[in-house]
Amino acid sequence: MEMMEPDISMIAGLIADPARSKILTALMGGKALTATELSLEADVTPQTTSSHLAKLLDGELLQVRKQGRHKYFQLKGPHVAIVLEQLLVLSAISTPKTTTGPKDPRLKHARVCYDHLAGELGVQLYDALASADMLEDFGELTRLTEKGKAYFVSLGVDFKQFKKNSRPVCKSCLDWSERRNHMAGHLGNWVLNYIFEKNWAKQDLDARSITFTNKGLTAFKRAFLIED
Amino acid sequence: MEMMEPDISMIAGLIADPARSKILTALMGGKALTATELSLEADVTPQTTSSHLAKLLDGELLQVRKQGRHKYFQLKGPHVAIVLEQLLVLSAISTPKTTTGPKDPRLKHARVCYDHLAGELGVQLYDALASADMLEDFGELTRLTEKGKAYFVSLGVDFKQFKKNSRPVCKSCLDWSERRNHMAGHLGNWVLNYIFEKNWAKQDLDARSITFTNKGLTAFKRAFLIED
DNA sequence: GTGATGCTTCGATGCACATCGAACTAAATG
DNA sequence: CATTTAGTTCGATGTGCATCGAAGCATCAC
Repeated sequence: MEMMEPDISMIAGLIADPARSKILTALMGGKALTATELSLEADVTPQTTSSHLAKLLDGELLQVRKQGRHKYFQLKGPHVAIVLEQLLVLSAISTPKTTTGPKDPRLKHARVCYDHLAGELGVQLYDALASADMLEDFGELTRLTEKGKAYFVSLGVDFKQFKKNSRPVCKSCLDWSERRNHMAGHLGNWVLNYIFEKNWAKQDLDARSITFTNKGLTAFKRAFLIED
Repeated sequence: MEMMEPDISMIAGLIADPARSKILTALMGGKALTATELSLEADVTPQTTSSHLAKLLDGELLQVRKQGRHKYFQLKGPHVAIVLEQLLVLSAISTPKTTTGPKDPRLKHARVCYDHLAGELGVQLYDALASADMLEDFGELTRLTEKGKAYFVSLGVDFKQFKKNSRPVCKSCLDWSERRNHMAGHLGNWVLNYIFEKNWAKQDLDARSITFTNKGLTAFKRAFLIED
């Protein structure tokens, strides 16, 4: 008679398999990937991958877009990315053996976390804005000040666009490698797009880490007041 | 050579088992429970429970305190609770069949989410403070105003105590049944303790839902400016 | 058309693990 | 001391499921 709360174990079970968790973390790069690309990431055969992808679709963790003979998979939404990121945080804490953060220095330096910038640069961005009084930071609690708002407007941000759906403008998000806040939400997404628009950096083939050009890096740091 | 990121699948695997997930959600009530109590919650024999608890301890999701011949288990920290809550949100979205929120009306009305108040009353509290200009709310983004700070100081909150460790004073937290923000963090915890201190309510036997006395409910609503 | 590529379905194999019964230790009770 | 209650360890059982080989469909390329 008493009805169940939503079943955590089903979704956790979907993430629990090593192959599937590799697929999911690969997709945290935000880019849509094809089944074969994911098969390589997961390190299993295409048949096995196909079965996994079917399960993930069925469990509403992924969405798919068909294009010719390719199928492009993506995380279904920000909620999914949030859960994965939180799991990464938890895992990083539980395994202190593994030196905090990825061995791959590129990933550690700058990477995409679903749709915004993470890694050392992401944290530096956050700190710089905070120390310039554009963000107010109380622990994990963050708010964009009037000054900050004005600054982003001057860069071309249209905040009216943001308000429409319920996503927060500038949500702080705990970074698993740095264990520090960085800027997520709508504004975080805007910054990432801005970086790519200006050609300051491009996303690597491994789909998560980002490489800045030399010029791009200095331009980025100047634009957002990051001091070395 | 390239070294792994922390392994999500291990932790997800711990949550993936139905018995273990029942144990974990039971512990989201914040109270420490004994092995046999958890055995009842999980609906498996004590032997099986013992094995599960060992795994959860090994995986750093739980911590245990021995007292006489009893063992009291609780979630190891806020990070664990956050992951569980986010998984609940995700599950609630993925299963729209299940009417949003628990069938049990008590759970839906007021419950403990690890160490703070959730459910309808939690959301009402949050909204009331927001509309009284004590909180500033931008989507999921929240800040305590000076006015709000002064108010809580007048109730006896010592904010200096809070600043010590890194936990946020007043973090907003997405509620899985209401899909709305409620007040978590240090301040959320303080409010919950305040409610129990004043004997406005007591925690039910099922360890998650809360029952207010009639007088307690009105006192609570008046104290925190909640209008009907 | 033929051939190649991307993805899926089917079936067989094998392993990991949740479960419980039975027997055990440890602590409280008297 | 003996008895009950709390929790554990061990071993046997069974099942769910990830994996891959082989074969089947599409779609593109020529």
